[in-house]
Amino acid sequence: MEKRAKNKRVTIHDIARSIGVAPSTVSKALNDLPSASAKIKALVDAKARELNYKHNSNAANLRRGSSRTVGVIVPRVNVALFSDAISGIEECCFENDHRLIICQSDESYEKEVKAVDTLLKQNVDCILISLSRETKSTHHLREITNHYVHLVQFDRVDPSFQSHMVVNDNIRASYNAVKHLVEQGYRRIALLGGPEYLPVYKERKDGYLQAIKEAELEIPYYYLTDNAVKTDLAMSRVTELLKAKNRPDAFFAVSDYAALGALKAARSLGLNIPDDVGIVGFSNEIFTEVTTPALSSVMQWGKEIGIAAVDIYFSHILRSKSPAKKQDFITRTIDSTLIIRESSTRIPAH
Amino acid sequence: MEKRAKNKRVTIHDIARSIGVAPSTVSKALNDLPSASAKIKALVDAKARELNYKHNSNAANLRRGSSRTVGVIVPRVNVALFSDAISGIEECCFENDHRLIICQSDESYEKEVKAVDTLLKQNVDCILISLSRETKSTHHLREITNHYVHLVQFDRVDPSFQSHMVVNDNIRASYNAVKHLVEQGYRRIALLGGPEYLPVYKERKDGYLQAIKEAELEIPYYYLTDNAVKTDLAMSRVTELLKAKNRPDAFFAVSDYAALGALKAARSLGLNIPDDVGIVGFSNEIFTEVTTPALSSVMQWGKEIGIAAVDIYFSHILRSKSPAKKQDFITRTIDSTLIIRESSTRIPAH
DNA sequence: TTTATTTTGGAAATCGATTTCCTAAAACCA
DNA sequence: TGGTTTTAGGAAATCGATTTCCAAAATAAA
Repeated sequence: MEKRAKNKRVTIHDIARSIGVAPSTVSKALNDLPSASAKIKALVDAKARELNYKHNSNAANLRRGSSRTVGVIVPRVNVALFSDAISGIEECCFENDHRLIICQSDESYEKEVKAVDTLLKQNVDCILISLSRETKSTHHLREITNHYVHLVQFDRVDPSFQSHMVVNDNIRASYNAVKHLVEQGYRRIALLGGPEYLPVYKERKDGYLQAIKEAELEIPYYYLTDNAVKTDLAMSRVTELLKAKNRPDAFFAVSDYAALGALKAARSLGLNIPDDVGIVGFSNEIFTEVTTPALSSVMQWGKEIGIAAVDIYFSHILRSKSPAKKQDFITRTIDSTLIIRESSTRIPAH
Repeated sequence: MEKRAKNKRVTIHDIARSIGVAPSTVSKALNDLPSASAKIKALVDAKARELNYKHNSNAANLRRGSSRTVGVIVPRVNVALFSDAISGIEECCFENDHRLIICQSDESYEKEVKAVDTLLKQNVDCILISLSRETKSTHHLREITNHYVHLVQFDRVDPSFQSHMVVNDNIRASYNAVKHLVEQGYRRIALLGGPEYLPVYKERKDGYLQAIKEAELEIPYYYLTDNAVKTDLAMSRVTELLKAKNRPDAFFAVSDYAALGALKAARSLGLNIPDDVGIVGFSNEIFTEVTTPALSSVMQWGKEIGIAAVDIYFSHILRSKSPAKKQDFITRTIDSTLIIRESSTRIPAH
C-alpha cells in the first residue's frame, strides 16, 4: 500500500523491504554472488522486474571505486578509421559488460584536454586515445596515469610517452604502396605528405623514401610536400606540379583527401588516370571506391586496431593483478593492406 | 608529512583538512556558491590544483540525483546526418557544461534497447534518440519516460509515441527534388524507396508522389521500389529497370547509397548521366560530390537538427520548472536544401 | 548424537560530494 | 551603543549500492 513518492527511483532497499530481506542480500542476488541462494535470486529478480528497478551506476561506481567504463577519444567520429575502431571497441566492451563513452577532440588540443578531464571525472577505468593533429604536449596523458587510469594510445600515438600502443605499420604499408606504383611503371613519384611532427605522417614519408631509394629513382626535392593532407591544398599543389615542365607521373598521398585532390587536379587538366598519372591514397575512406576512376588506397583495418587496443585492457591489464610493472608496455602492430583500384593500374605499355 | 595511501583519490576532505576548513565549505567554494567568500574560494582553488584534485562525478551525481549528462543514441555514427548532429549536440552540451554520452544502435533494435538501459543506469538527464531501422516497438521509449528522464526524438522518429521531436521536412524536400527533375525535363521518374514502416521513407515517397501527381506524369507501378536503400540492391534493381523496354529517365532515391547504385548501374550500361538518366539522392553524404558525375542530393542540415534537439532540452525543459505538463510536446521542423549537382542538370535539348 | 564445517543472510560501514540547517561573527542602523 | 540583519562557515544527513564481518542455520563428519 505504501507508495514511493513520485519521481523517486526504485532502489535495492525497496526491493529488500517488499520481499522482507536485507538490502545487502538483494545486492548479492542481483550481482549473482555465491552467498545468495538460488531461491533468493529468483525472488529478487522477479521483484526487481516487477518494480521496474534500474541499477544506479553512480552509486555502484562510487562504492566500487571503478566504473566498468572505457573512454575513447578520437579526433573525429566520421573518419573511416575511427568509426571502424569505435565499432570494434564497442563490441568488445559489450562482450565484457563494460560501458563505452566516446569523445571527439575535433583535432583540437584544447578539446582533447577537456575530454580527458571529463573522462577522469567520470571515473573511467581505461582511456583509449588517438591524438589530435594539434597535440604536441603529453601533459594530459600524464594526468591520466597520475590518476591511476589505464591508457592505451592507438593509431595517432606519441611514442615519446610511454604507454601501451596499437599502431599501424605505416612504414611498410607506404613502402608497399610506392613499390606498387613502381611496378606499374611509374618513375616520377611525388609525395603528398603531412606535417612531420605527427609520427603517422613521418612514417609514411619514410616508407615512401625507402621504396624510392630501393628503386633508385631520381626525385627532385620539390616533389615532396608536407602540408597536403586536405583536398583543397593537395589540389592546388598538384595542379602546380602537373603544370611544371618536369611533371610527376604518380602521386603517393598520405591521406585519401589529398589523393582526391590529386585526382581532381589531374582530371581538370585533362590528364588521364591512370595512364598519365597514377594515384594511391591512404585510409581507404568510403569515397575511394566511388570516384572515377576508383582510388587505390591503403586500408588500415580500423576495427581490428580498435579491438586490439581495448583487448590490451581486457586481456592484459585486467587479467594481471600485478600493479602494472613499469616498462612492460605492450605495442601491437596491425598490418595494413593495399587495395589496388583503377587509379594506379596501368595497362602495360608495350 | 602524512601521505595519502597510493592509488587513492584526492577528495574534498583532503583539501579541507589541508587548509583547515570543513568539507562542506570546500564543496561550496568549488561550486562557486555565494555562501563561500572570495578568500576561501581562492584558497581552495589553489589547493585543489596543488593536490591535483579531480571532481568525482559519481559521488556528485549520486547525491544530486542528476548527472548533468545527455545521452544520444543514433543508428550509426559514421552516417553524415548523424555525425553532423552529434557534432552540434556536442557543442551545445559543452556550452551548457553538460557531459555527452554517445551510443550506436547499429540499426539493431536489440542494441537500441541495451543503449537505453545503459543510459538510464548512468542516470542521464535527457536522451536524444534517432530510431534504428529495425525499431518497431516503443516499449523502450516508454521505459525512458517511466524513469522520469526527458526524451527528444530526432530525424528517425516514431510519431505514435508522444514526445518532443525534431524532424526533417521530408515531404517537402522530396517534392522539391522531384519537381527539380521535372523541370529538367525528366518525365519517367522512378522511386528508389525504403521500407514504409519508417516514417522518413514513407514521407519521402509521399513527397515524390505529390510532385508526380502535380506534374501529371504517367508512372507505371513497377517504377516504385521500397527496398532499395542500399547500393547493391539499388544497383540490381536499377539495372533491371533500365534494361526494360519502357525504361525510366530519372531516379529519385531516398538514400545516397541507393543513388550511388543507380549511378553505377547506368554507367555500366553505357548510359549517359544526366543526359539519358537523371539522379537525385538524399542525405548529401560526403561521397556525393566526388562521384562522376557528382550526385545531386538533399542536404539535411544535420548539425542544426542536433542543435535543435538538444536545445529543446536546454532551453525548454530545463528552463521550465513546471513538471512537464502533458501534451505540450514541441515539434520542430528543419528545412532541407536541395543541392543540385551534375547528375540531374540536363543541358536543355533544343 | 555431537562436533566441525559450510551455507546463507543480515548489520553496518563505506565511497565522495552536496545540501540543509544552524551558529557565530560581522556589518548595519538608528 | 544596543539591537537587528547579513554573511560566512561548520556539523551532519544524505544519495544507493557494495562489501566486510559476523552469526545463525544447515549440512557433513565423526
